[in-house]
Amino acid sequence: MSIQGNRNPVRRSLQVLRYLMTAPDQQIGVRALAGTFKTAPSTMHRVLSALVEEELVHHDPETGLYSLDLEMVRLAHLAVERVPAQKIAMRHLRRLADETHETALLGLYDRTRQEVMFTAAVESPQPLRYVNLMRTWLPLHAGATGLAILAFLPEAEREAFFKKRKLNAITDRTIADRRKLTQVLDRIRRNGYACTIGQRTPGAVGIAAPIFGPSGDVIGDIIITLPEQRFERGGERAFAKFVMRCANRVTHELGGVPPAAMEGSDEPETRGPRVLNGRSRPKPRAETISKGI
Amino acid sequence: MSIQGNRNPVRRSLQVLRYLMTAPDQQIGVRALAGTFKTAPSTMHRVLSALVEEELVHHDPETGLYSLDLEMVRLAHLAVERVPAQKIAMRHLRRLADETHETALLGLYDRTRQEVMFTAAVESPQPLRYVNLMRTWLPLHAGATGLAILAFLPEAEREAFFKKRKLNAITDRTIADRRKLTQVLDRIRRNGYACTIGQRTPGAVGIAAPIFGPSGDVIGDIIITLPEQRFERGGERAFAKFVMRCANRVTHELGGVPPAAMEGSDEPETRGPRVLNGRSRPKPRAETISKGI
DNA sequence: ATCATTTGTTCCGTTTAACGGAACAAGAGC
DNA sequence: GCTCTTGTTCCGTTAAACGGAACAAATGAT
Repeated sequence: MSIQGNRNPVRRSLQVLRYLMTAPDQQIGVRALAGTFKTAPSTMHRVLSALVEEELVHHDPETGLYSLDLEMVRLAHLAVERVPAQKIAMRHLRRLADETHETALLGLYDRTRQEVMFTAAVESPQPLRYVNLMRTWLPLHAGATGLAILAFLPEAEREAFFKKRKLNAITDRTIADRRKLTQVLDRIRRNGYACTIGQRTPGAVGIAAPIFGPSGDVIGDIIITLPEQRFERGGERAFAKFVMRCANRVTHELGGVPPAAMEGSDEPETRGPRVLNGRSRPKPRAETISKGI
Repeated sequence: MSIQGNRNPVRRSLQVLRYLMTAPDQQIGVRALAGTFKTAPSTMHRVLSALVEEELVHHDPETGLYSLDLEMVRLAHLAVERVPAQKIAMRHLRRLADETHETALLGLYDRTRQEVMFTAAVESPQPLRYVNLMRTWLPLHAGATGLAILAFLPEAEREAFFKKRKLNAITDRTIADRRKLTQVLDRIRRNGYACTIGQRTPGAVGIAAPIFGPSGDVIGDIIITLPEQRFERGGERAFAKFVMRCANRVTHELGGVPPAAMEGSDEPETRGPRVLNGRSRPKPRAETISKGI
């Protein structure tokens, strides 16, 4: 990794931890790890000892091998439950899947990475369905999930995206031309949702609507996906209406504020907690945050 | 934390990461963190920078605050899915809950910690039910979950447990006397399951049977819990039979080997994959490990 | 509007932990 | 028996971690 003299103890310890969370092998030896990280066994041994003392890594005294500790798994669960949108969305996703009979997903946007990830899903009850790539970073420019976010990004941020990323054609239906893409994004903004066919996965239709955080920025979106065979052009608006309603509900419950253009485009629930004054919104809960998780 | 001169950069960085995964606040500032860890702000700033560079922590450029990164959540999910018993057990738990109409749980044992934790649950369909403490370390000496493990631990390990831990009475029905407890454990070993009432949670009945790893050691157990009102003495054996069958199935599918005394105590499934020779077992899969996770 | 206090951040001389090579004990395979 | 492997310990050298002070920017109170 470095010719010489480039140490960085804490970063490497974190890299080792990450490795143990993702590596194909459940358990691994000191020398093997030292090999992959290009350090002396003695060094790796010290790093592992620190991880063991912090109870993040388990050391089998018999075989001498190292693996992730159950405690780390416990912490991992806590981390997952920390995402406010996640917990809230789950219930609404169930309902959406119920209404549409198609797979409903939550996509979360990472502003630093400029990518999206599916973090929750309720699968379609129908036998033929796509199983989506959960917890994998996906690009913004291909597929409804990404486009619904890209369209509602602040001007400057979208500009930054176009400057940094190039529009790889993932399938033959991916929009790789910026001018064309800009037009599509305009339409998405007007409609309030994105609908794409086979831009990322051949044969897969996606319909997505954005959800907003308390700061007014897009933080992710709600998506349904279905096989192209089951999709008829006429059905788009009906599906989209369900998806948007679901996304709006999540936004509201999150204490999020949608952009002015979308205000009142959908009336709130008649059942359940009702806002007395049409203009007032539930105030953001203290523990709800705008960025990061 | 230390009077002077006690540094440990890598361990502290791990502690900070752990803190960010568990702390009540979703986002936090440099000086606040420096305060809780008793370091200079400049030091904490350096630590956080390392965590940010590793993409485990998110830094909001506007507010300057730090929080867990979505990437960490992604890794966390991967870590959770790494536990082999977890994935396997889920399906069997669903079936057990279906058969008994009670809440079914998976408990995983940590040998180093000498404690047990619920990591998966399928809830009873009935309205009155206990919601169990998921992902919390629980003691071995109180309640069916712990006892079913304690009973099947190797002699030496159980001895070590008694030496280190003292038997706190959690409820008035907790067995705090070692002689009494030893007798109870003997009976559990003979029966193949543990059945307790209110030893850890007042009014809660637990019925648990151990599951074994490829090395032949207990790695956890399968449990059902139900309210005392719904429990009639006569039903114990019937429930226990279901629980043991579920636990045995998980053990087998894990490539685990039960102790000799339990061999053939329960015939394998008639439907589904069938072992041709009664004595042969499916050989452990390569990725299945014995300890650690 | 102005001052005072807060925030996160940078810099730097001193301190100390990280580094890797070599030597170690223990176990597996032949 | 030997040999190759494993994880581990030791130690002199070296570079990273440390905290205090000074910083700019944002916030809150006056």
